[in-house]
Parts: sequence; structure tokens; C-alpha cells
Amino acid sequence: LQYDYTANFTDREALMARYAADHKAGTHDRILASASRQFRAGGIADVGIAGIMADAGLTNGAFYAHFASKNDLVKEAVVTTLTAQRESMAEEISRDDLATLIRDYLSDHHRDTPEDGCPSAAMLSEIGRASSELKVAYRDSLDPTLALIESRLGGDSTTKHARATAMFSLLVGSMQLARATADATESGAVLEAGIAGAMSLAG
Amino acid sequence: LQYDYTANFTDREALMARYAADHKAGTHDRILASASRQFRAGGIADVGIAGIMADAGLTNGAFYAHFASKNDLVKEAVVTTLTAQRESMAEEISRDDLATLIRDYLSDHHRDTPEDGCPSAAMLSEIGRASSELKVAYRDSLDPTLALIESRLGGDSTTKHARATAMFSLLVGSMQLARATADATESGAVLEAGIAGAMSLAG
DNA sequence: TGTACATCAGTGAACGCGCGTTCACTGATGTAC
DNA sequence: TGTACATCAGTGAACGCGCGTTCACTGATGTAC
Repeated sequence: LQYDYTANFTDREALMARYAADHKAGTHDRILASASRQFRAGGIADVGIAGIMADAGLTNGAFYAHFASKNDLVKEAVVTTLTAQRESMAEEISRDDLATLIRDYLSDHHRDTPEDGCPSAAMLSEIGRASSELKVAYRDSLDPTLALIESRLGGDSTTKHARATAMFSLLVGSMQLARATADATESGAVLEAGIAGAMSLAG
Repeated sequence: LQYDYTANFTDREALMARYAADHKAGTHDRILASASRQFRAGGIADVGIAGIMADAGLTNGAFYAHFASKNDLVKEAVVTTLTAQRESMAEEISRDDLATLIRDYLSDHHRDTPEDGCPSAAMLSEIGRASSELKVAYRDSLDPTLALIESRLGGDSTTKHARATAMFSLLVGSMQLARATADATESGAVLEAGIAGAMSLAG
């Protein structure tokens, strides 16, 4: 739908004042939050628009007033979630050390609440099959996180970039394997193995 | 459909001889091979029965004479692929060393041909959301592979099990991240970082 | 002041489509007698 | 020897269903004059 804002009104601000200035942005954010949680809990392919909109307190028809397509929603959800998590991680990593971050990442709690967790652990194999557009958006959003890890590493500085990348891969792979391990004891052992491995890469 | 083999025939062997004894088993294996390749290339949720059957040279209706459901097909495909790959890996690892295996796993070729590659790299985040039945079948099939890696590790023997688990997680995570990285140079750097990290865990 | 009209976030039914699954049927092959 | 019948791997159309997406419409809110 196209609206000609200049046809009968000269003051766009006055027009928009019919709704609170941030009303639509708020709805947009609610949809994004529902989508982000559901995609992390259920994957991209198995989660639908109608369920996301219902979770946001809306009906499916309203979706396309906020996003151009499901693909756009996925991209925006991945980017905003990665960005938000990097920002909260930047705070945590300045308070505590890298070891705490590793233990938080490979915790039982993170394993058992994927809807609040790392998008990479939840969806990385799906992202690898997605469009170049999504892959580029994903990597661009991830890179500052890798840089943050790198900045906290000890040991040989010439290998820090590679060790940060490998550590992140190890965290993601360990969490995925722990989630794919039904036996609680074995799953815990996967997390412990990941923690020890990540520590040894930290230098 | 129920067939009463005893109603008019006393010799079941003679009855089955109408088709070559291994005819149906051969078809079963062809479906399985198509499914395995397509699931690794496209994921579980996005790959359908009709496409798999067409790739096997059949129509969709024949599927349920060979498998009870799509879930059963997924389970059988994952188990047989993991088993076959472990067997070929056991040969390779007795000829060469673990370093060769790591480099083969994190190669450009493996990254670019997921349909022939590791099911864990292709589908682990999906398996983590699947039924307990699939998870148990997956882990039971994977464990001998982890034991094989463990048997080839150097260093402290008390940490071998954990290091083998962490190395596998690192290989899987690195491959997924490399596939999710559109830029060829960066993707290659992810593989190199994974190789260096896996080598350091090898002891 | 009143009434005709515009805006627009959201509704909810409908669209075409592909999914997993079912089932009546076919055709090649055999047995019964 | 002939013909009636059984087996069964595979066919292909159909089933109900949920998907992503579209669109005519509503209702609250405002402006025009």
C-alpha cells in the first residue's frame, strides 16, 4: 500500500501524532523479540509467521506492515540478537574474565534455554545453507564479538585472531553436541570437555 | 496392506523368488542414499519425500513400502551415514595420522560438498531440536567415532576422552562457521583457525 | 459546530502451493488345478 | 494346456493441513472547511 503524505497534509509530524510516535516501532520490536526467541527455540524452517505474530499479540495479516518477507525478519532477528548479546557480553567481560564467559556459555542453563541463548548455537547449520545476504549480515554482526574475544586472550599475540575464531567454533559446536545428547550425564560431559578445550585455547 | 503368506503358499522362499532376493533391499538403499545426500545438502526440514524419491528414480507413493515415516528415514539415514563414515575413517586413520584427518575434515572440498560430508556439520543444530529417539540414535552412532579419535590422541591420557569430544565439537563448529562465511578469504581463515586449534587439542 | 473525508495499524479470510501420508490401481510374475 | 487367481513393487492422484503472502475491510483518530 502506498500513502501520499503530501496530498492533504503539509505537516507529517502532526499526521503521525495520531499514534504515539514510537507506537509502530514498538510493535516492530515486539515482533522481532518473538521471532528471535522462536527461531532460536525451533529453527528457521520449522517456525512460522502466524505463530510469531500470535506470540506478539497480533494476527498474521499485520506482519507485512512491518517486514517485507520472512527472510527479512530472519535477517533482522539474527542481527539484532547478535548485537544485543555482544553488548551485554562487553559489560560482562569487562567485569569478569574470559573464563567466566566460557563457563556461562557452556552452562546447563544455556543448553536448556535455547530461546534466550546464542543464535549461532541454535541456527548455524541453517545459516550455512541460507542466502549470501543472510550469511553476510550474520558474519558482519558476529565479527565484533570475535574481536571482543580476541582482545581478552592471553598467549602468543600472532595467533590471537585464529584462537578467538577456534574458541568460538568450539563453544558453538560443544553447545550443539550437548543439546543433541539426550543422556544428561553424557551431555554434561560434553559441556565440561568444551570448557576445558576453550580454556586451553585461551592461552 | 497385509499379506497372508501362508494362505495359498507353503514355501515363502519360492514366493519371494518372483523378485531377486535383494531387489527390495537395493531399492531401500537407493532411497537411503538419496535421502542422506539431500538431508546433508538441504537440512531435514527443507527436504521432502517426493524429491528424495525422484532422485532415487521412484515416485512418492513407493516410499511407505520402505519406511514407516519421514522421521524413520531421517534416523536411518543419519545412523547409516555415520557408521559408513566411521568405517572409512578407521581405514584412513590407520594409514595416516590424526593431522591428515583434521586437514581433510576442515578442507575446502568438505566445506563445498556438504552432500558428501559430515552429517554433524550439516545437521547438528537440527538434531538438537529433534526427538529423543533421534538424539539417542545419533549419539549411539557417533560414540565409536569419538572413541576412534580418542585412541589416536597424544598427551595426558586422563584428558583424552574430553579432548576427543572437544576436538570433534571444534571440527563441527569450524565447518559450520566456514560454511556460514560468504567471503572466501575469511571462510578459509576459519578453516585454518580450526585446524590449528584441533592440532593443539591433539596433544 | 457539524459532517464529509483521510489516515493507518491491525484484522481475518482467502490465495496458491508443497508438504507428509494414503490408497485404489497396474503390470510383471508366479501358482493352482 | 489353459485360465483363473494371488503376489507385490511401484504408480500417481488425492487427502488434509499449514505455510508465506495478499487484500478488502474495520475502527480509532484526525483534518477540512
